[in-house]
Amino acid sequence: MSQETTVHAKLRSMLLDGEFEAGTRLTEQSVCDLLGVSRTPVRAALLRLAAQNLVTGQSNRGYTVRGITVDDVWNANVVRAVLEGAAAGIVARNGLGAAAREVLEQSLADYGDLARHVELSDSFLERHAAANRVFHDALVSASGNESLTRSIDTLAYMPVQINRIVFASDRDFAVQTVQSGLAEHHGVVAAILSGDAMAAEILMRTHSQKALRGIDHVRGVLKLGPEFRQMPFHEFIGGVGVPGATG
Amino acid sequence: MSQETTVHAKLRSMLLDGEFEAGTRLTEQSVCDLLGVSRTPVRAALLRLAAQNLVTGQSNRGYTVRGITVDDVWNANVVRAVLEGAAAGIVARNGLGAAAREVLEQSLADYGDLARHVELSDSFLERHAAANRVFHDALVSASGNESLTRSIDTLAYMPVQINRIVFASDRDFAVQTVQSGLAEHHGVVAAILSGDAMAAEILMRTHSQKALRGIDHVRGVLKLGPEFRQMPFHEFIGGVGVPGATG
DNA sequence: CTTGGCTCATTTGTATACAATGGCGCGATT
DNA sequence: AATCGCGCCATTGTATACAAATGAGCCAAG
Repeated sequence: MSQETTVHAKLRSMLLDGEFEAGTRLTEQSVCDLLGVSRTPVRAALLRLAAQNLVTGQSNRGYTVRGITVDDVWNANVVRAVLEGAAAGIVARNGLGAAAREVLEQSLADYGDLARHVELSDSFLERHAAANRVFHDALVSASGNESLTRSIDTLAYMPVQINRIVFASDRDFAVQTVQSGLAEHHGVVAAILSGDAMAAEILMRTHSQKALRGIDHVRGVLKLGPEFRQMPFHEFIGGVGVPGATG
Repeated sequence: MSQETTVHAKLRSMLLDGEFEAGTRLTEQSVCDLLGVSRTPVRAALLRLAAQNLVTGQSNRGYTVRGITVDDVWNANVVRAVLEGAAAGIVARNGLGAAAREVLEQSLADYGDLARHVELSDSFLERHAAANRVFHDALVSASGNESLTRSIDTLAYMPVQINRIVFASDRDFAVQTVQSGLAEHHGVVAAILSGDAMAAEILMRTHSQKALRGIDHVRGVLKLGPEFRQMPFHEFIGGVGVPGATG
């Protein structure tokens, strides 16, 4: 792994974990000292982080950390839902290739197996996230629209695996979420196969928006008022005590 | 202007103008020789270009130029239309702030003035593009969703000002496009003010997709078959002889 | 003749020295 | 006392030397 990759990954997780106060200035040199590398890879990493909007860079005056609020994550997920919905619509319109269909059906099968035995073990959560990701990725890439694919990938810097948090906070909610998730996946595929683009888009958008409902559910568990949207995301996550949940 | 900015801008326009064959390898050193700067700014510029998908970079093996096809531009505009539609829907749902409303109405007025006296002069095309951009930008930023704003901005590296080409190729089409464009802008604003999110989204998406219709119109003018989608974009543009139309 | 590995050239990855830029504080002047 | 301007300092921007990695070509062995 190159130094630049290491620096980027490390800074990213530190930023998402809230290890820097929002507004803290990050000079290139300070990052060098912190991580023990030279300025060149640090510079490249900061450029990428700025492109992902995790830090803001002003010309000649370095970078400042941009705190991630719940609202930021919410907004990113709104956009993701819109884009994934559009992907489903495109696929329904253009038809589903044999290879993509294979992948989707396999992921439906895997997801179905999971839905029959919901647990809250780490291994289950891992497999669930994987199966879910396979479905979403397959759908998006089946659209054959590279701008779409890249736009969604760019959003992925934001923590989107809300499910782990939701699951850990409420078992009943978890069971219900997995099972309705399965049903929704099936519904999207059915709409695509029948060539109903509008249904596919709406169903997929609604499904993707579940992450938002998950956030709102956590808000309920934590008994927070509407001001929770302005909270630093890492505090919000910390409230339900799920280590590593920001991945 | 910093060297990095210069290098980026220069390479970008060269890439869009098709001055490099698709697949050409771009080593850092070759770009240095070409533009007479050292590797550091070149490196940064190539990173940005890779993020924008104008070149593809494989680890340790440099970059190769990725030809921009009509399809690429088409796909980028599909995504843009989806996102702008979503923005309109969000604004309709959340309401329009006084400041944003001001900007939108001013842009409607400006656009209305233009629509009454369509010409094909450079100055007119410039003012038309500006008024149009003001409307679209104001709408997107009124959504208050920064992920959305940034996603759209990221797409903007793709040539989206198809209008200039369309206009130059067919005066009647130009007049009709400007006037229906004005009507569509009004329709979107009306839907937003009445709080009809679905109408706002559909109207705005449909409106944004006009760029696609513009591309298709040019295809007709050039009497190209369906294979035109795989054409290098700069050749396609070159066909109607509009210098500087890729901006 | 084919295939395996080894060497070497090419090219990126990293470190560091130096230049330029912009902000901030201090002092002088009104 | 307030303001304007100047100079210093912090920090990024740039150049370049050196290290590391990857792929190609060659040679030898089977």
